[in-house]
Parts: sequence; structure tokens; C-alpha cells
Amino acid sequence: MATNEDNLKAIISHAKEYGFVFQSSEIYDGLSAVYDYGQMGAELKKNIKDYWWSAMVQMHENIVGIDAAIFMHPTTWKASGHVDAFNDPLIDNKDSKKRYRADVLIEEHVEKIRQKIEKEVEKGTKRFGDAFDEEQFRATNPNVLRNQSKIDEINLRFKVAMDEEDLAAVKQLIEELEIACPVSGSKNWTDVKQFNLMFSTEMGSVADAASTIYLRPETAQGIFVNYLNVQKTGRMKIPFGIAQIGKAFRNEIVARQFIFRMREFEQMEMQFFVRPGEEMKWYEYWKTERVKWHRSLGIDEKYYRFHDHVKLAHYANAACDIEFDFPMGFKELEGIHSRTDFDLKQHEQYSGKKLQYFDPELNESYVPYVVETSVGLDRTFLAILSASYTEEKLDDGSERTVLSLPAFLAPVKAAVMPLTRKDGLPEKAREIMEVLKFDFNCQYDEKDSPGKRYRRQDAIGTPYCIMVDHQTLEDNTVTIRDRDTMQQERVSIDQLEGILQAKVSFRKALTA
RNA sequence: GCGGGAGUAGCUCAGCUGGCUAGAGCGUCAGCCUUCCAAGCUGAGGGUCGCGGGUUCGAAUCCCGUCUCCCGCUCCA
Repeated sequence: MATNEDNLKAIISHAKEYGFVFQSSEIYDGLSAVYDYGQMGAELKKNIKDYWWSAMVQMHENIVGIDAAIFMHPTTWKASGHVDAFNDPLIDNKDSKKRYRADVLIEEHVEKIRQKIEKEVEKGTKRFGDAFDEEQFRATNPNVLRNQSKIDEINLRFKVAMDEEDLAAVKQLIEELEIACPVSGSKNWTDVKQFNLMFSTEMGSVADAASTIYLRPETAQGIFVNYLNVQKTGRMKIPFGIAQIGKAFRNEIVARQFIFRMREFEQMEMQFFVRPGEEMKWYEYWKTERVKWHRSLGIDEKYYRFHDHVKLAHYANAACDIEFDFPMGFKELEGIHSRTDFDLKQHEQYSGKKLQYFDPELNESYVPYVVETSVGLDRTFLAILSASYTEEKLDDGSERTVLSLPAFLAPVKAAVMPLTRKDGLPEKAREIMEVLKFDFNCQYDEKDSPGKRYRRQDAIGTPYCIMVDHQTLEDNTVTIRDRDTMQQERVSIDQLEGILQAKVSFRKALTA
């Protein structure tokens, strides 16, 4: 029984060997947490995108898709909260080797002082009984006052230091407060480092402070800032959705585990705009819809699990994850969030533009609520790849490695091969290729024994192999071999297009 | 970022008490065979042993630095 770790290694090797995923800039020793999709990977990824787009946009009359730029006005990220929330001052304890957020350490310290005050108040309550005037006590008791002024001073100093980005002052504050590491108990700290989770760059050829812009850390904001454009030009009526597939960038502290967590990654998102008060209904609706989509890939249900968030982000009033059993365990694959009207309200405030919708049924205007579905494209890729990767032991004792990809997502739909390289069989096989290539991505292969060629196609997940043999020359029939059952069926060449179309199109999965 | 492990051919690995021209299997390519589920035959290509420096007559092997990957911790909208 292979361990999960071995399994991940096997998948990474396989992905490299067959041209699915390469490490970025490998000849230069690679670039940490960045990967490239090779010739097979690019096809599979493209097919996943197309399938998602069909399911979300093509299958819903009230959802349209956009393609917003990666560069956005810097104020976007102030409004979204990313500038503040994605900027953590970090500090390490040299003895315990633990890393902390400096602001959290200081907050915890402040909290301790606050508890001293509360104790003092409690004592007062006991001493004075019914005659106790808490307000007056807090305003006059010297111990309380002293501690309160301590708190105020710490908070002020911290705020000033952060505003001025003076990290040395933050460290000094921690040292002066004699904050100790909860694990080692020591006060042996490294310098405070700013960890900026957003990538920044300069717009324009002349660099100055005002021209700093960020690479978007999520695609959602491109939808929010265009919500009114799309609503008006597309004559969209609430409820409606805007979908987008695109790259996003995050400077992860720990970016590892193959393509699961990359610095440059791709999201498939849909923001659904609804009437305030109806958000929970739609939240439930999209939960169900998105689970259906994942199920339609034909991957065993045991790979999936739901996780409802207890602790919610500041913008959400409900959130859940669809988790997948990756080789490294259950991890988030897709998030479904009820984002309230937080984002649009923020953009209204920062832009000074009204982002409201006039609802003719209610005869009133409002800022819509938003239900978001956001699935990682690279994670979906990894999920499909890892669930499809199988090392089989056959009855005759031999082995084969097969990617049992959903047929409609497979990079190559069919391989066309002549049984031998003589007697006009290659020519006949080429003829078939010429017909099929307009509708299906096909490979031609005449090298090595038939069995070997079948295995090669199994390794890249090609669902069907079409073999041209001597009988083909007599009656225009070929054998079509199924990847999963390894069974062959003899069919006439005229039937091929129809057979492939039925098995390989999105239709069956989308209507299941 | 810290701690631990690792890095030799496309893949899996051997060689590592310093010493022939750095090897094997699989894969790849060309040819033979003309075969319906890997492993028939012949041949070829492919590595400055992650990179840089040092010790030495001599380094894949020993020492230092560095990069990358894996595991754990920290973080995670």
C-alpha cells in the first residue's frame, strides 16, 4: 500500500514525464512555488476551464462572463481590505523558532493589561457591594487609570509605528514591553519583517511612489468594479451572475505541495448578485449546484467533503468549502461565500460612485448582496489528476499506469494507429486522422507494438484508441479500444465521429 | 523564515572508506521483426554528478557557501 506521500511523488513524476506539469525555469534550478503546464497539462487545463465555463455561463441565461485585467487601480485594494489585511508584520522567536504576528503579540499583551483592570473592577464590586458605581470607579481608581493609560500608550505607539512602516519601532515596543514567547518563554526576538502578500510593481517607465500597483490577489474585485458596466450593457436583471477565469498572485509565506499552493494561480469565480435578504436562499442554491458540478466529473464521492466555516471573514455572513482528498489530505478545493454587500459598499465609498440596482418589482434601489463561488483551477487540475492516476495490476500479472480522466476532459481524445507500418495501413490511418482532427484532438502513433502504444495512451489518459488493421482495407471497419475496460469493439469508420462525439462532449456531463 | 532530509541521464536509482573514459533498468530515437494490450533483436543519443569555492597530484565522493525540492512548524479571505 503506497503512502500518500509516495502517491504525491508518483503523481509529480508522472506529471513531469508525460508533459503535464514542469517546475518553472527548471534549467535555472527552478523558481519556488511556480509551475508551468506542459503540452498535455495545457490541454487538460483548457478543457477544465471550458467545462466550467459551459456549466456556469452557457448553461445559465442569467450569467455572463468577463475577462478583467490583472492590473487594477491601487484604490481597489484599499477598498477590498487587502492592503491592510494582507500586510502582516512578522517576528520570530530565536529560541522556540516559532513565528508570530507582531501585531497579535502586542494585542495579546494589551489584553493581559485589560484583564488586570477587570480584576480591579471585580475587587471593587465585592468591596463596595450595591453602592458600587462602576463608571466612577473606572474613571477614578488609580490602578485602573494607570493601566488604561498604559494600554492607550501602547496602542498609540503601535499605530504610529505601523503607519510610518517603522518596523524597528515595533520591535522596540515588543522588547520594552518584555513580551515573551509563549512557547520558549524567552525574549530573544528577530527583527520584525513585513510580509506583503500582494505582489507590487510599477506602472509606467518612470518609477515613483504614486505609480505602485499590485498584481491582483483575487479575481473577484475585477468583477465588482465592473458590476454596473455589465448590468447596464447586458441589461441584466437581479438575480444575475458574472463569471471570470483568471490569474491571481499571492506571496504565500509557505507555498508548497506542488501545484496546490502556488504564487501564481488561476481561479474560476462567479459572483451572483441578489436581492438583500435573499442571499441565504441563493447561497444554498449554489452550494448544491457546485457540488453537482464536481460530481459530474465522475470522481468517487469519497474524495469530497463539506466544511462549513464557523469563523467568518469580515465580509461574509455564511461560508463553506468543498474539500477534496488530495494526496496530502483533505484540503480546500472550492469556496462558496455569502459576501453580503460588503464589497460593493466599500467600492461605493472609495469611488464615490453609486453602485446600486433599481429593482422594478420592489420599486426601489439597493446595493445587491453577493454570493460567490470560487474554485481553484490548478487545484481542480490536481484533484482530477490525482484521483485519475492509477497503477493497475492486470490479470496476466503485468502492470499499467493509467489516467482515468473524465473522457470529456482528456487532453487527447483518440489515438489513431495502424497495426503495422506496411501494406498501406499507415496511409489508411492518416485518412482517418484527417477526418477526426477537425473535431477532436488526436494523436497518430505507429511506433512499437500495439500493446506498448496502448500503454502510452493510457498514461496520458486518452479514452479511445482506433486501430487500423488488414480487415480495415477490406470493409472499412476499425477497432476502437476503451481505455478503462481495455475492450475492443469493431465499428465502421463512418461511425467514429458519432461515437466519439457522444462519449467526449460535455453534453452528457452537463445534463446528468 | 526555522529545524530535519534530499539533489547523479527524461524517469527510478547504483556508485560516495577520494583513483580506469561515471553506470544500470525503464523510457526516447533510428533500423530489423509485422505482431491486438509493457518487458524480441541491433544500434544511437542523452549527465561539466544542482551551482560556486576550497582541500588534494587527483573530488560525484571530503570541507564551506549557495540554490532548489520534500517533511514538520509558523501563516492563510
